This record gives sequence, C-alpha cells and structure tokens, in this order.
Amino acid sequence: MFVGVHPLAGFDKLLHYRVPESLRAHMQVGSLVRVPVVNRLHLGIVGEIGPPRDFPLERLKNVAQLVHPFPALTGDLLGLARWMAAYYACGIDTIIEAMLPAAVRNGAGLKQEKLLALARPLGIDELETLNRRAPQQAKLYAFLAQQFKPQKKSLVLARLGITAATAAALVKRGVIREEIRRIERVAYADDWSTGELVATQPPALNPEQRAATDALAASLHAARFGVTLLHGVTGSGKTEVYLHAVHEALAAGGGVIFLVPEVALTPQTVARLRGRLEAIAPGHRAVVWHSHLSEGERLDGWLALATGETRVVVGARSAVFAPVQNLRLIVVDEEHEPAYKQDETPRYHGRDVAVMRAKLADALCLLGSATPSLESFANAEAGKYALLQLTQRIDDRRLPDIDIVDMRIEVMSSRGLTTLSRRLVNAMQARFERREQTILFINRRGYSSSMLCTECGHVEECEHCSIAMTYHRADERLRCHLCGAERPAPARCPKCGSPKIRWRGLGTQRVEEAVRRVLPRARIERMDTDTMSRKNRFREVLAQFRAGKIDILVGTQMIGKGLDFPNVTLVGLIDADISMHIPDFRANERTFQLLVQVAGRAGRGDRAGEVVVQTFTPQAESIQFSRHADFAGFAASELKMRRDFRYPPYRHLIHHLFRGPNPEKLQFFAEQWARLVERELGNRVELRGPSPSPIEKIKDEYRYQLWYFTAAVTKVVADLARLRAGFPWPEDIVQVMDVDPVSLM
DNA sequence: AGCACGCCGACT
DNA sequence: GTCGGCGTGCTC
Repeated sequence: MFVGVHPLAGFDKLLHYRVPESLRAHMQVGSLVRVPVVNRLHLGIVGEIGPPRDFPLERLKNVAQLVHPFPALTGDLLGLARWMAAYYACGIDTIIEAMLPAAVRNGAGLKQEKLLALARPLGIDELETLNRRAPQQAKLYAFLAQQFKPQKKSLVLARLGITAATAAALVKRGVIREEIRRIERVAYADDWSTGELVATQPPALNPEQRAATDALAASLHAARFGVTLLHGVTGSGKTEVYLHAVHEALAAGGGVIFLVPEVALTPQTVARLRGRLEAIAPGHRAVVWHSHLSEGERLDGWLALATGETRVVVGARSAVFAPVQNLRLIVVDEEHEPAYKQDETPRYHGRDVAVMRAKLADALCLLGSATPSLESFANAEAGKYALLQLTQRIDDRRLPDIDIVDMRIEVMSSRGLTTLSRRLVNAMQARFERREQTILFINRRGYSSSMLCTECGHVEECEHCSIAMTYHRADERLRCHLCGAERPAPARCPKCGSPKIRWRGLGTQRVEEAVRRVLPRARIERMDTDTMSRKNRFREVLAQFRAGKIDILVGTQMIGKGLDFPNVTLVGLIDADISMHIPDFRANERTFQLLVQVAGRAGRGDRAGEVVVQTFTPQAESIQFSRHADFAGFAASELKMRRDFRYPPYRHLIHHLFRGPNPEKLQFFAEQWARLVERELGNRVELRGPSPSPIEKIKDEYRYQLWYFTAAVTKVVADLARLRAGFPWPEDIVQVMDVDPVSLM
C-alpha cells in the first residue's frame, strides 16, 4: 500500500510513502501521519492512496506513524484546501496548517518561531570588510544593529530580500544569534460554557420569517449545494430564521457550521445563541470556536467534531474549517463584515470559503446580512444565489425618511455657504428647538481624492481602467492607482469648461465652523482621529452625547460603531458621494453599509427619523468596482511578507522583478503571470509591458508594478438615488464578474 | 523550511 | 589554487 502525503514541512509538494502492514487498517485520505523528510520526521496529511507516478518505488520510505484512527480532514476539507491553494495562490501546506489546531498538529509540539538578534557588535574595520566582501550580510547586520529586540527571522529575511544562507553565515561567525521561542496561547477561562443558558421560549415567527424558514427547509431537504442570501433589515429577526434552519439540518442528521464575525463572539451573544439552540434543538451542544481559546479547549472541541460526537460549531472565520461530519448547513451571519477576511497567510475570505465548502460537501450555505456585500447581492441578482427578504421589523419601528440633496443646485443658488444645504440646516434647527440630537457624518475615507467639477459633477477617470483618478497635490498630477497611468491635473473641467474644479474632502473643522455659524447656541462636539488622540476621550464624548449634553456630533467613520442613541432623530451625511470616486469598491461599499446602519437607527420609537444625504452626483451613473484591485492587493500584501512566493509561476516573476534588471525574462514571466491570472480569475488581462521606472523604484512600488499588469476592470453601476426607496443595495447592478467563488473552480 | 551542491569572485 | 558568499534545486 502506498500513499501520497502533503508534508507540513514548509514546502508544497506531494510525497509518496510505503504504508507498513500495522498502519493499514485506518489509513485513508485525510489521515494525519508522521513521515520522514530528509532526516527529520514531519506531520503530513494523506492526500491520495496509490503509488507515485514518476518516482521509483524502491526509493520510497515508510510512513512512521498514524496519529489518529479517524481522518483529520474530511474529504470536503481536503478538496477545499486544494481549491484554496489555487484560488489564493499559496502552498497547500499552509492551508492544511490553518485547518488543524496547533494542539492537533502535534500532541506537545507547540508552534515555534525563530528570532534574530545581534550577538556582538563589529569593529570599524570588521564592518568595512563586511561591507566590501559580503554586502548581503552587511545589510542584515545594519538592520539588526538598529533593533532593540530580537526580530522574527522570516520577516527580516523577507523585508531585506536576503536568503537564510546569509543569516546562517553570520550566525556561524557569532556576529548574530538565532533564538527559538515557543508561541504559547494565552489560556483563557471559557465563560461561555458556564454562561447562563437562558432557554428562552422560541418567539412566534411573523409571516415573512415563516416564509423564509419554509423556503430554507425545502432547500435543506433537497440535500444539494445551494447558496441563499437572507437580506433582512436591522431588527427583522434573522437569528430566528437561522436557528430554524439549524434545527432543520440537525433533525435531518446533518452537521452545521455557524459563522459570526469575531467581534460578535462575545460571551453574551454566544450564551444567548446556545440558549436558543438548546430550546429549539434539545440535546445539541455547540462547540464554540475562536482565537482566544486555549490549546486544550481547541483540542476538545476539534475532537468532539472530528469523532462525530458533536455536530454543531459556532465560531469566527476559522471555524469554517471545523471537521464537521456530514455537513448540511453553513450559516454566515453578517456576511458583509470585513472581519471574514484573514490578513495573514493563508489569506482567505471566510465567506467565500464557506460557499466553496458547501459546494464540495453538497450543503446549503446561508448568508445573512442587513447590508449584503456587493458580490453576494450581485450573485443573488444574477440568480446564482437564492434571495430571501425580511422587510419588516419585529418592533415595528418605522424606517426614516431619506432626502437626497443635490449640492450642485445649492452651490448655484446660495453662493458662499456650500458646506451645509438649506435642507440640512433647517432640519438641524428644528431638532435643536425640540431638544433632539443630530449626527453629522462626514464621509472622508481619506487618502485618495479625486478631481471633481462642482458645476457639472464630472470626475476625471483613467481612460484604460475607467476608475476615478487620484489627485496628487505635490506635483499637480492625476494618477491611476490601478494601472499607473498619469497626466497633469486639468485647470478646467474637461467636460463643461468650468474652472470650479477641485479635489474633494471637507475637514471636520470646516463643518463644525459652518454649524456654529448657523446654530451658535448649540453644543457641538467634533470626533475624528485628530481630536480623539487621548484614549478615553472617545468614550467620554459618546457618554456625554448619550446623556444629552451635546446637541450635535460631527465626525467621521469613527461614530459608525456602537451607534444607538435613542434621541437622535436626524442624521446628515456630508459629501456622500466622495467615496464613490475612490478607486476601491470596498470604500464605496462601506459607505453604503454605514449609511444604512446610521439611517436604520435614526428615529425615536414613536417617530421616524430623518436622513439628509448631500451629494454632488445624485444620479451617479457609474461607480466602478474592480475585482482585480482586490486580488492584486491580496497578492501584493502576500509578497510583501515573503520573498520567495511559493506558487511557482509567481515565484519566478517575483524573483526577477526583485532581482535582476533583465527585461526579456521579466516580460516572459509577466506573460506567464498574466496567463495564470486569466485562468484562475477568469478575467481578461492586458499586458502593458514593463514599467518604465528604474528597477530600484520598483522595489518600493511593487504594488503598482503588479497592478500594472492587471488592468482588466469590472464595472458595476449603482444609483445613489435608490436610497430613497428603502434600504437597498444598488439595484442596477449591470455586471459583476468573478465574484462568485464557485464559478472560478 | 532545511540542506547539499556548485558557480564565481576574492585573496592568504 | 582555495575559501567563502550566495543562488538553486530537492526533499518520497
């Protein structure tokens, strides 16, 4: 008997081994084994059963040990690992490592990391010779000499672009020293298992909820892959719908994964969820899974699931890898949350991975949100995902009125005062007189500003990529952050010729001043990163606001969190469209989400609140969204961390990008990379040739360099005016390519 | 990742 | 000639 094993030894290759008689009984795909690699034992996962295709059988070594009698990875998980390795362009070993808790990977083997530190300082002449004879070592020495603490080896090597051999040479000479530190997890009392299990009576469902649960029950009954998007406004009782689906899946003998964003994993939430679960599906105890568990707790939970003793897991994004048997349902609550994105290797998106896992396990994936992400919404629109809507609030609170104010008209009619519209000022005065509160939200998702004409609303775009170009004040030029194109900033609007063209972005101070002018007696407080330097200031201001000691709160994104002030009946959104021109669709998306959150909370129980949205582009025809920017960003940040990107085609491209000014080779690998991206992402890639900038500059700006090769852009059209009609995501989604993980298999 | 191998420039 | 630095390729 032969097996192909993915060793967890730091490289991405399937190695074959002979299985001794004694280990054959329980050996299967997904088994955790210990195998010899070179002269050391490593853990590995059996990836296939059978002999190697191009390796002589007589040279095969034996499997040393079978760690568990049951498979550590279920079949769908192994398939998922393969898919992730291709989709996120990383080694399968890193993914398998992420799938197994540290304690499982080795009984006592705690994770270790290597650190580098200076051992003895070098004398002047020694340094001199080093500089001359071994520039790489000198670079490393210079770096370490500046550090106070030992630094992580892998990071240092990646940053400086040097190999382990360089470090080894210095270690051998005793100039630097290598330390090994065990990374131990902080043990942490699980107050969730002891938290009071309030076995609340399941509340009666309203007709909408009933319809949704019926539809889900039907889908679950079919026992086929499917994705359902549950779009329910804030307070419409999504959780109750989830729980009925969970019950249905459990009753059918299936397993369930319930994902929540990390922030939502508070003891209270989990206790409540558990309580409800107990009430609705008696006898089922859920495993709780998150990053703060101790090794032992993780192991317990993992074993309970892997052996089939428990069939439900509630947890943060990594719970998507839980070894749940006979998986029937994956719930992704608040699916739009950016917390589902992992920003360390292996980089992945928990929601997309959930969809894919459901596909591989023939299970149902239920995505829920009050503000679905654009990609999920688009997939629902396209009919790939089923859509269920909950439009009524359980508490029957009315949705606020939304006014869109066209600031172009304001600018024309009232010259001078253009920060606040008449509409907003009147509304604010009314609140002040009634002793109600106002929030002014300044949409200033900074860093990049675009060129906007205040006369006609025209925004300068890149001719290749069709995204708004970024204005760089220093040299008065416009740049495209996607393809790197640039040109001088125009003095007049290219469309209507007006000189009133300016870069956007109002400061909080300016808004505050404007408010003071119209409401001199009101108590106003400003809240942004500048004024909130002191740590407690933030809470202080919020407390004062809640206590009614502040009439008007002016702030940026910061006020979006924890926004539940009962006396706020007016929310003003200044420069609502500014982020529409940022060449990053996530920024646009976040603005929508925030707006919906803010708006959903304006108003007092009895009376609907009011939301005033100020914009220069009320009929924004086209907002651009780019999947490529997202992926390239992903890849770029990956590359930042590791010099030798392991996925072979990338590895070579990157190597030549970083190492040699060799245009032919560079082009060859760029083409290879482009083809890879085309294949993996299904998008067209336009190759524009090597960057004109000198190679030294590329090192600093390789992000743009990478983007330079991937200028295919996906277009989505959204209409801000749609906000009038409830809380929708843009309905006019024309085309969203490649946002459905399953289509990219 | 860790290790062996081999090329290449530098210098007792 | 030899030695050390450093890139390259392999691990069943």
